[in-house]
Amino acid sequence: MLKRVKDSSGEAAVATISDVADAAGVSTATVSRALSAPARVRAQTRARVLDAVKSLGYTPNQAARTLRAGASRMVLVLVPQRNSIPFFADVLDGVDAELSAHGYTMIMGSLDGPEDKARRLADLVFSRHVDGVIVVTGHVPTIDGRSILDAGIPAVGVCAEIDRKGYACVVVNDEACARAQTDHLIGLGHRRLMYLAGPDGNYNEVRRYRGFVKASRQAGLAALHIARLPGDYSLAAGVAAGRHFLSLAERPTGIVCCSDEAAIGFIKTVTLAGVRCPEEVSVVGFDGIDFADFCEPTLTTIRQPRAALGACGARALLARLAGKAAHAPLRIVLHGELLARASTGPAPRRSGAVAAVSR
Amino acid sequence: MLKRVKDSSGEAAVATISDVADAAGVSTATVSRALSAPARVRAQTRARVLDAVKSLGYTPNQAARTLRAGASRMVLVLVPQRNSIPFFADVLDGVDAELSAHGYTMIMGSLDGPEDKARRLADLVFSRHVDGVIVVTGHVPTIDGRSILDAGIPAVGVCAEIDRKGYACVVVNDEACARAQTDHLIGLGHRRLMYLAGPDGNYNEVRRYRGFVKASRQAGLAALHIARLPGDYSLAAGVAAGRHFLSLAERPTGIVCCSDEAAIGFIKTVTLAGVRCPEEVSVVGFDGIDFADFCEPTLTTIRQPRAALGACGARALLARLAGKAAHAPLRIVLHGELLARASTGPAPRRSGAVAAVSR
DNA sequence: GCCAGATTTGTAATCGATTGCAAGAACCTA
DNA sequence: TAGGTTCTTGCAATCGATTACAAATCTGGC
Repeated sequence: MLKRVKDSSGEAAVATISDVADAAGVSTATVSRALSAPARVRAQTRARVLDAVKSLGYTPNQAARTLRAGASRMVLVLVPQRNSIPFFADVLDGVDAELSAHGYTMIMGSLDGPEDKARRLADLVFSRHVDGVIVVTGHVPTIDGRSILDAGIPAVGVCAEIDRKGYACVVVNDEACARAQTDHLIGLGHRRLMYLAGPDGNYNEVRRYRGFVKASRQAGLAALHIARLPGDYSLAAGVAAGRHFLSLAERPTGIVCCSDEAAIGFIKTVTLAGVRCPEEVSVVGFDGIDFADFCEPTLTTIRQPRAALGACGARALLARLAGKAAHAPLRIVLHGELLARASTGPAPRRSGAVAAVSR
Repeated sequence: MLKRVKDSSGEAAVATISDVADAAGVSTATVSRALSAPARVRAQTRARVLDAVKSLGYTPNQAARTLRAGASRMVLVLVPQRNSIPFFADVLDGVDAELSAHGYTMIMGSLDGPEDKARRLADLVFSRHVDGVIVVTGHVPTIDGRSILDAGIPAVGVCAEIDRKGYACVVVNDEACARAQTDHLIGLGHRRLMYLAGPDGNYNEVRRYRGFVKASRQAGLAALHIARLPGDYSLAAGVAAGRHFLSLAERPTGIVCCSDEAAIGFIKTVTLAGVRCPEEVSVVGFDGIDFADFCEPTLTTIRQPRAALGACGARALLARLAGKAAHAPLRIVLHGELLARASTGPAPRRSGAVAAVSR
């Protein structure tokens, strides 16, 4: 049980360094040194101080410490959308583990709410409440015409580059991964492809679509046989894409998705309508979330090193916080990996005619 | 672009209230009042101050403010496990939305890492870095013999009660929900049931198992036909349970699960081995996560009001932070809802004999 | 026994914002 | 015009911890 000093009003008050100093019969300076530079205090004095600390349950006030030291050992992590997206959650786990291991605490904020919320997150930066920022999205919020990058504290991009020069980032080889998705389908004989996109202009979306288009062109597929459907990485986007697919007279046989959720939503929607996967349509996801191995059929996808993305980003930021920015690389590229599972298979025969035409 | 005051060393420094006061030709007191109590400052003066604030890009230093005010407007949310569990992520979204709407910032911490990490989270409380705590688990961490509840700041339990008297909580009617799961299966004619449990002693687990047992007894099922398998809410636990199921000579026909992940892992494992769901085995999940509607077959489950749990918990804490604890109820019970979907169906004929015996 | 140097401790300034108190200005009433 | 309000503003203390500087004490060597 925590003992407390009673203040004049009789209410329970929290012990301060002065209380400890009084209890140990020393000055506050000695208490401070006994805790942060034990070698500079006589062993006997130190013992008295530590006794007092223990019996009063003293913990240094963080605000006072931050004010004096000019550093809070807190890091803000900005994510574009709700926490509940499994992909980001895994990235955050990576960030958190790395920051924790170095004595930092992570504050997470999503930018999807009202502007008021984004403003408060930005204020965490401007008010020096955090020492650094990790941006899990290319877009850095601008509030009242000021970008949080203007606050002049270290920032690192994860999953996407920060849209301003000079900031470090940790990304995956999006374009190559999308090529791998596409080539996988083409290798299975698919000639009529559809690309289920992420949000327009999104950093990863742009690169993945580029990879998809390049791979398609390289295989000699005519533009006619490459469709692109808008989306936003969500299950709902997959469902909408599935509905659209069902309404088509000539259906594509291979679907390249920008996320696992979209792929799963798509597959569920079309199989409910009687389309068999992978016999009639093959689907490749992107991310490699846990559920991708538990849906039906199990999802062929790109496994992103989710926790590693977060951990590397955290390390890059920690290097900058320690003033070692010069030695750290500005851009780290991690690699995704194709996991071939049950949602992809040989192209159905009937589309052979079309393939012949497109040659 | 943010203008900055240059300090003597030539480095960029952040504008302080004194810089603003100098620029506007007033005292720091007037600046402070112009920002927090506009009515107490002459309009003309206020305009000069606001101009200076804008051109210097001034934001009040959070540490100084916290130190002076004795409150940080930050709340710590403790979750038992990794962020990536969808159920908790949704609860956190609810908490975050509500706190944000009232000017508070959420710090999230999971207790699954090394003890060092839990210690730092506890220090956030003891060092007065946060004004309140939301505990999304019954178990409050004790570090060096001190519980964070000893710090004397408001705390609220979400999803489970706090294991000490006098703290508010927001929970669901676990026992009744488990009865609903069980009764649903019994109503479909199932007589041989298996319960896939959560962690031993877990607040929700204990209540759900109680509900399962009561419903089973009430239906006259002999203890012989009620099995309980250990688990921990995870996909992996579901897989393990599935393997065990497959090894049984006499298999149960109805499975009551403590989480959707466990249910999904179970179904995937047994269907891969050729057991048909729901024809041969019916499975009920718990939680109602998004993926429960996208697995195959879609999962019959209990929908927990996830975001509402978080939001109510946040509101309860806010009431306490505002000193209105007296008017707020100590215990709020929200209700789960059975969603009957495709993973449950009539008990297979073959088990009829067993049912007859158990009457 | 005395001095140089090392060790230990205390004094007081400091970080930046808020606020009680009081002074000065402006305005009103008789 | 005197006396009383009300409004506006500044001075200076305060929150709690850290740290530069100085003072006090101790150590060892001659």
